Amino acid sequence: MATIYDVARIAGVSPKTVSRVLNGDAPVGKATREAVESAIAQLDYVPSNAARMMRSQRSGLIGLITGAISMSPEPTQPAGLPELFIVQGIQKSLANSGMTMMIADTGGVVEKAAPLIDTFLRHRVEGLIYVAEYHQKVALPVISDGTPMILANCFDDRGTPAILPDDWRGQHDLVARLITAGHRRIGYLTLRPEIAAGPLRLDGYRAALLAGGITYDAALVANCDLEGRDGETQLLWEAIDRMLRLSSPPTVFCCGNDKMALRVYGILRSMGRKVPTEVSVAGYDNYRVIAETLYPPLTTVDLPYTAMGVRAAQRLMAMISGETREEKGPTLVAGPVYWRDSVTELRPANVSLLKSVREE
Amino acid sequence: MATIYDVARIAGVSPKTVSRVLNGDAPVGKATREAVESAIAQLDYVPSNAARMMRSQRSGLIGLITGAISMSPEPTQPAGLPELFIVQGIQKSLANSGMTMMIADTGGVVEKAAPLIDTFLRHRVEGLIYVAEYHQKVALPVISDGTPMILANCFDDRGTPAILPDDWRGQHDLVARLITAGHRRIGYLTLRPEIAAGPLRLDGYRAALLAGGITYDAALVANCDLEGRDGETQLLWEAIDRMLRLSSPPTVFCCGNDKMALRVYGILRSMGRKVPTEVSVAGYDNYRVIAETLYPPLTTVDLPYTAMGVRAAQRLMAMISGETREEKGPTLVAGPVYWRDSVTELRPANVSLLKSVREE
DNA sequence: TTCTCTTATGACACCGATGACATGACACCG
DNA sequence: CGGTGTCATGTCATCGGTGTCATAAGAGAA
Repeated sequence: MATIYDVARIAGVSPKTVSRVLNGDAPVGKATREAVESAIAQLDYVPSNAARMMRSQRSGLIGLITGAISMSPEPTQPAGLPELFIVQGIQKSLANSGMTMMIADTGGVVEKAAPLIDTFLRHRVEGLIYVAEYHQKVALPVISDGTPMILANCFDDRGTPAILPDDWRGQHDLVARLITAGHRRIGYLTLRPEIAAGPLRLDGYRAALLAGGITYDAALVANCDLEGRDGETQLLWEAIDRMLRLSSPPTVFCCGNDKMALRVYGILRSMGRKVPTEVSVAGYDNYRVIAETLYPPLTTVDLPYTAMGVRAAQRLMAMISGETREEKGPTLVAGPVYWRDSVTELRPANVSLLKSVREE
Repeated sequence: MATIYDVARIAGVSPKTVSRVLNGDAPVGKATREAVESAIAQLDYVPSNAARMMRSQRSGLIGLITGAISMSPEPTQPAGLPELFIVQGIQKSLANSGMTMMIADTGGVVEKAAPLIDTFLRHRVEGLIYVAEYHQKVALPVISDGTPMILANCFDDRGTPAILPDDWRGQHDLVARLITAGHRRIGYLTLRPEIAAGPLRLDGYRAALLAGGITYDAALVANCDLEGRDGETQLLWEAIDRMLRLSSPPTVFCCGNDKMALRVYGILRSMGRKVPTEVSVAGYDNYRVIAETLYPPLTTVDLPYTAMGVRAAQRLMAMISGETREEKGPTLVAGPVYWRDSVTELRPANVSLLKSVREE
């Protein structure tokens, strides 16, 4: 592999001048520049980042740690895709800043994070981002040196800067929108309460009911989330069946996520109930493969993963450049409600204005 | 950040001795080793890869280029997930060899590949892998220096080593299995013929029919793949309706992919046809969110992405270590048929042995 | 006892860039 | 015409490790 010395020799100039042509950090004569450029082309010269980095003490690298790539064997929440979108957002935002991203994967095993962080530190990354599979609490090893770190889709109790989905607001907005559409009896098939999003969304649901002047009814809420284990369909069936037999049954089912909504479609069809004419269904996640492919397309709440990735990268870059006006606490990112045909408008209204879009 | 000189000073030895402790490439006295290790711990010393790399001329880096992370706006094939699995396989296989993976993303724009490759070359990656979103032909810029490159899920006409899914065999095995289950009239809702997998799978379908002594009937084959555009559901509806009205209608529908199968479930249910008792359905891709969540779970063919990633990494490592017995041509990787409840066994038989599992 | 041979360690140059500083050639100014 | 800037370029040291070679100290062999 050619070096800057080879180029300098061919072009008949000093290595430093070649460096100047490469970096454009000092004026270079036109003839000299052309000679250097032709020598570079002739030799297929590519500068060595390692050498540059040694001198300049800047790596231009960002380390990204995720479990996305090899997700745990058990089909967790929305199946690995989310992290991908977060990574996409990070990438998009980083590309402009000239940073290169190194990705490492924990294979779902949190313990693997430590050696991976070490590898990154060896490469002298200028910042680290940890991306989690779903909204959760994590405990990562402390970075002894001062390398900045951001948590995306997760948080810890050390106050590490975190970017989180605004689950409360998302569920709130969806339910508020359902109420606007005339629904008063809103069934809610929740996520299990152990995961961070569960209670937050339930609170959002209750807050929206309250704001809409609707009394919370525990009979309309059921947890049918078995963490991917078998029997979920049966549990859902029973809950739906029970609710539909109420004297005042729900006109719409909110599901903990789109995957659950997919199951609910099948159950309702098997029960002979037409969606959405007889009963409406809404999901959460805007998991497009499901939400857009289902017939009718599914009303759901977007999990703004890409936007979260963008925010994560921005906040990290701010930390790297040493901005002092560093915001404290987690950054909450809300996603818009995607209103599709799976929910009936019970009351005609000019509601198009309500379609909030908060994504960037 | 502490350097090897700091460690040497604290430990009262020469930098070279510290290096020896770090790399274990020469005997070091017990007392000396302990002194060095304690100094390292005391200083939180992390060696610099850049410096090591300059001397040793080995980066320990593998560059991975993909469009997975920011997939094209149009919802292409199975929506970005596949590449993730390939990357997972690569990662798994690379982790053992001490290589670190750098990932860059083309954002779906092939033209961006050139600058990304350049970035990797600056980092002196020891090998490159290009991962495509779905089985396709690509044309990448030539790597002028000798850095080895592997194509995963794609191929070019320059004979670059490629790892590809064995679409022919996958469809063949599925159809053969259907025939074993007693199905003789097998409808096939194909992918569009422009994508590489289309014709390959159709050939596999025909070959399996031939082998099973069944005459190919064009009336049972329809292309309803509109590349994600609207109207696909309607097209599917019409094709299914037409086939079911035949004097000898299909007993099973093979779908181009699992997403299409999801639509077909909805259509059949809306037509009042029960799956699988009245008509069976099979997919392709083993897109687990769909295949395992649908009720009944979907019989489908696994696209062995993880295995492909493993193979890609292995083949690349072989090239890097300069193995001469380099195989020529693409490596085809076949995936197993996942037999689930969406297909009825028309003829009871001991077929469990046929459940081929080729994944590693 | 003297001569290898191994073990344990250090001295020093070097990998390929770039930062700091110096230098020579002009141009422009009063 | 000397002084002062700006432009264009070169010299040299340096970043943090490691390869090469040298050296010293003991162990075992002749």
